[in-house]
Amino acid sequence: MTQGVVQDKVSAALVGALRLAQQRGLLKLEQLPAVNLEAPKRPEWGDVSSTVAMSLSASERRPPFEIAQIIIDHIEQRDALFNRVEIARPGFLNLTVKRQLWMEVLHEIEAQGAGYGHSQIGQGHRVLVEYVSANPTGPLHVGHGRGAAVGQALVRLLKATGHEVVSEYYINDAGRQMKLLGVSVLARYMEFCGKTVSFPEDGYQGEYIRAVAARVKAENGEALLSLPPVEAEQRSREFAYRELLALIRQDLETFGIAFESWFSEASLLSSGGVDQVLSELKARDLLFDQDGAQWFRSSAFGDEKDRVVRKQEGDYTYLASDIAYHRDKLLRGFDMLVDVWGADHHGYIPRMQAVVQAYGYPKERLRVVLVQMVNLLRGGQKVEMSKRAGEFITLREVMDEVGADAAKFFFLMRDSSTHLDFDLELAKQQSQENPVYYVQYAHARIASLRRVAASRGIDCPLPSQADLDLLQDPDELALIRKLSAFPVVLQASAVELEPHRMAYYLRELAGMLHPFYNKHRILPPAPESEAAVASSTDPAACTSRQHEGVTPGLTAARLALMWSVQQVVRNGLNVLGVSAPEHM
RNA sequence: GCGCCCGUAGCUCAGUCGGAUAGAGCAUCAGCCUUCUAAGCUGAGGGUCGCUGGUUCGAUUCCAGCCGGGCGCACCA
Repeated sequence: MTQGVVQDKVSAALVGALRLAQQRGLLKLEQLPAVNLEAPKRPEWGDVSSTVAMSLSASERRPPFEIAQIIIDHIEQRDALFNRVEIARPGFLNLTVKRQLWMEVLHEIEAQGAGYGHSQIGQGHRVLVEYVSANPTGPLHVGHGRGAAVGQALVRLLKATGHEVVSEYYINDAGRQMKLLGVSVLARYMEFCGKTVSFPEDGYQGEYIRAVAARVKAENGEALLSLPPVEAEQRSREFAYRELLALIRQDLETFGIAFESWFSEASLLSSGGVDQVLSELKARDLLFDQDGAQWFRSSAFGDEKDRVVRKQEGDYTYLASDIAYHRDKLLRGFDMLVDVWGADHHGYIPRMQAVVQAYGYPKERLRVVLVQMVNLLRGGQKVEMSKRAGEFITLREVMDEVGADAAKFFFLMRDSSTHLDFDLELAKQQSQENPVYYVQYAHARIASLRRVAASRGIDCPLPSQADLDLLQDPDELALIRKLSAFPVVLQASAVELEPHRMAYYLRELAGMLHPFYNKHRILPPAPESEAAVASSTDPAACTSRQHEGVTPGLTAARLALMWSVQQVVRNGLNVLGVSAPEHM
């Protein structure tokens, strides 16, 4: 776990000081504390601070201020690392790191490149991330889109932190919903054939069902009418299933998402996997019969009540195959299962965790990421959707309107467990109000800058090729400090399974890049404008934007800094599955 | 009724081992384009962190109760 190249050094120095003080008998230190550093809110508090003295106060039974004093008295190479070391009120350790040390951040970015921010904290851990898993009974809607964006980001974040990850889509191709699909399509088919039929009460109402039925008719003519009803229904169901699953795959592909594994619920049933698992549970007395149904004793593992796995009429419930499915995941050797679910399923969590525990694993092995509803707006006005009437906005429509990148970024902007307002007008707007463009533009803007430099014959050096000593401005240092936080943000996003942290970070980084660009000249002024400035008789004309004295060396150093910012923006967008455009 | 989540600026939200004068974007208002992309930038106003207690040197953060909102409580998925 790294806190950043500079922070790691500072942290090590403080730990060293603690050890030294302990050897000299000044501190007891029953156990060496973790020295976590934070970025102080105010510049006068230095550029790194630590609360370690205050947290030691209780166990050392001394005022934090004294402990802080002891620590700073024992820092070796204090002058090599720090410009200023101060203690603030209760016992904050406020440190100002030597400017040269910060430049190592840029060297680190250069050395790691696309891997900057990545780590190996997940090494040796195998994770299965299951997401989307929408029933193949219709096109993906906006809610699925959010789940897809979150799931993909989690996969990327976990991979970037060294986890071995498999992404999987669980296809609910069995059970009641599939039956309803078949019945619905058949009913529409019969309508097309001129029959009057009463549409099934819980049938799927969407217009897409008619489209599927029309294709059934195009392929089969009226042949299904003469088949036994059960067979006609089955033919309709299988046809619709293939069509709709293909549609889902296409939508996901357009959204830029590919699964490494597709797992069929029906295959669990047909292979006898479900039967086998249930009889194993029965043998361990975790299953029992009551009221003509069969129950899983989930209450033995903290669920509020037991749950039916086989109904009175003999069919398995959804839970039955889910038990077998999660068992299968565990047997495949994953030591963490991540399930991305719609938030309306949250009541299902205790029962799945009961399943995990029934197999002898700690319930934490299953981590459920809940994805809340998306509120679609258009220019501030709510877009009404009624799933019942089959009127919902599809992911396809949203992608067609705002593009996959914007949609993804919006889906990831907020904590997934909170409701999301998604304004379609805003998402396709190409202005600062739109966070997607604001962040992507930071990347494109630097690309543009480099193109202009190249066209003028100015080299764009890497950090190691530039004289970074020339980066003396506080704004430059602030930017570098922000870049140094990237690995920490990435790790936290991955560990907490919260991609929105990365989205926020990128918004903040872009929010520093744009002002910097506006305030500081990077390339020397173009020859024409130089002439214009020289001919200006009004000195006030130049005060709003200072051209500063951009020497070739400073240009080179700033270009190297810009290169680093661009690399970090790209790495961050990449982990969210959003593209980093060169032109906009 | 029970359970889970949430309540932070006008709006949408960050703030996760408890730390300093609580942050950002949008909106509002006042400014900035002979320039490396104004797809941008500068500045201003705006807060009893739902309420009340408790723990603590210190609480937006932890605990309890209350108020308000969302969701769930199927032999549906």
